[in-house]
Amino acid sequence: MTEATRRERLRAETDREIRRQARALLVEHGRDAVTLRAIARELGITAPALYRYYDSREDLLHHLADDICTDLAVELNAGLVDIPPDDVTAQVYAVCRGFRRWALAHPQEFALVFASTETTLGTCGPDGRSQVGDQFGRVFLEVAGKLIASHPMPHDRGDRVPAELHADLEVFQQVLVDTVNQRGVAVDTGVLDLYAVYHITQSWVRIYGHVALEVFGRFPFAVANPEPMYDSMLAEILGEMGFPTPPP
Amino acid sequence: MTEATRRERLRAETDREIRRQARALLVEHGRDAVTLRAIARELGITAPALYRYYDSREDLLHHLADDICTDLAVELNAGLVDIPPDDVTAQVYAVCRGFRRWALAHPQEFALVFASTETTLGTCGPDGRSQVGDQFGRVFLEVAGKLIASHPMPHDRGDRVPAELHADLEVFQQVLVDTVNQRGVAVDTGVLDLYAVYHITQSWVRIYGHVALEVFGRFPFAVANPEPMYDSMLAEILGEMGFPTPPP
DNA sequence: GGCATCGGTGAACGGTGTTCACAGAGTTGA
DNA sequence: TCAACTCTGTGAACACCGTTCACCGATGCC
Repeated sequence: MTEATRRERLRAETDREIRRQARALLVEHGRDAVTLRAIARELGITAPALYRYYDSREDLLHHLADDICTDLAVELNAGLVDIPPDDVTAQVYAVCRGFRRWALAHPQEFALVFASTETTLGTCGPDGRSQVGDQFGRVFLEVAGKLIASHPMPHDRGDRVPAELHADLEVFQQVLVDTVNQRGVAVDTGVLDLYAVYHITQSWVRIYGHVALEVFGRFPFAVANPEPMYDSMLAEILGEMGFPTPPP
Repeated sequence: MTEATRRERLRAETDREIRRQARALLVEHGRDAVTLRAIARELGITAPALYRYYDSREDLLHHLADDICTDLAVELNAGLVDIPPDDVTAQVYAVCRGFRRWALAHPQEFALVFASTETTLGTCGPDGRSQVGDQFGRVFLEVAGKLIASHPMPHDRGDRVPAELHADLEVFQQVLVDTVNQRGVAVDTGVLDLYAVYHITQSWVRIYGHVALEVFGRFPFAVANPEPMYDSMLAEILGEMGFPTPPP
């Protein structure tokens, strides 16, 4: 059964260990502490050996970012298992709160994945291939998709979104519909008007904005109690989509 | 008149040159390229000499961040001079668009100032003293303040914001009122209800969120035309505050 | 003028990413 | 079985980096 040769197994194990130690260094001492030599030291090998696994430090950081996205997706999905499948509102709360909780608990990872310029973390983003937040984005998209599928949109309000945005939003609309369909729920493009797509985009702007501001401490005043502010924002977002505000 | 001694003048000149070169390195090659030795090399001096001016590399980066905030404030203010003083809506557009334009043109500076964790850029943020975005924040606060002073708020809607937020928002409320008063416009705390303060906070969340997402390329889909999306968001924000939507 | 202070130097220490020739173990095929 | 080959790791080396320290010359002050 185990087709893998001995060498392949050892290699895979070493690779996992490299990422594990790199991750630990990132968490405990920040991005600049993720050093090839430090990683090698922890593994009891020498730094050049790491080049058998990654092209460069930057390459390693890139793979690390991918790992982080995957783990975040797993964590967000795990927080979803106790929610009744038909209570989409509760699912939205769970995912959004999970995202904030994770970001605050893992600020270094958050900064690496969600606040890195192209020059400091290779080419990524949704322009070309291999977008960093791919695995992670899927979680959000799925919940957003379910939200749509479960809820009849008020009615056609496409004319409320500026014409210049139509092209972009239609792309995202297709992504959303595809994501939902991929989960087995058959949905037509028609149920998701452009204004809803626009609103989802704006929701991501607000969720990301709040979390990043909190992680980086850039609110314009000292917020002693950010959690109810976040919850209030979520309630507002859901309210604008026609959902009632549930308890925490 | 020139009280400064020769040594002091030379010192000030060297200091300016240090920051200038550090800034150039940051802009052109990113944060990691801001190296004491590289700066010294450009100035024709040796690296240890820089320790006569800054305690460490981190200290220099911190001062650099302050400079950037000041410059950004100057730039935003400069974009305000051509706007009629009574057209507050136009002022809001000018400042918000200026912020986005600056961030996109200076991604490295934006990342340093607005997306740095405490461990990577010393202690800052609105918790203790010397908040990084102080100079910059003032510009936004001023415009927001004018917006309020010039516009009668609908009416008391303080009950629409959750009780847990009242304490935090009251602090910000006072900051806003003080900022406006400091500009000569006498304003009472009464004209600015808590819901308006909450809305201003949310506006900052959205503005920051959109700009950061765009700078870091983390929108969930490839946005080919982000500018109208930003403008549309601004119009929405202003609309929710009871302002009409003006042309660009 | 004497003297303290300030700004800059050069050497040094320990750290970094990266390259390269080399060695040893694992694998493969005749 | 054993030679050939591939893969993983090594050690030395290069060019950088932040930081410390003793030293030195010019500047400024009494």
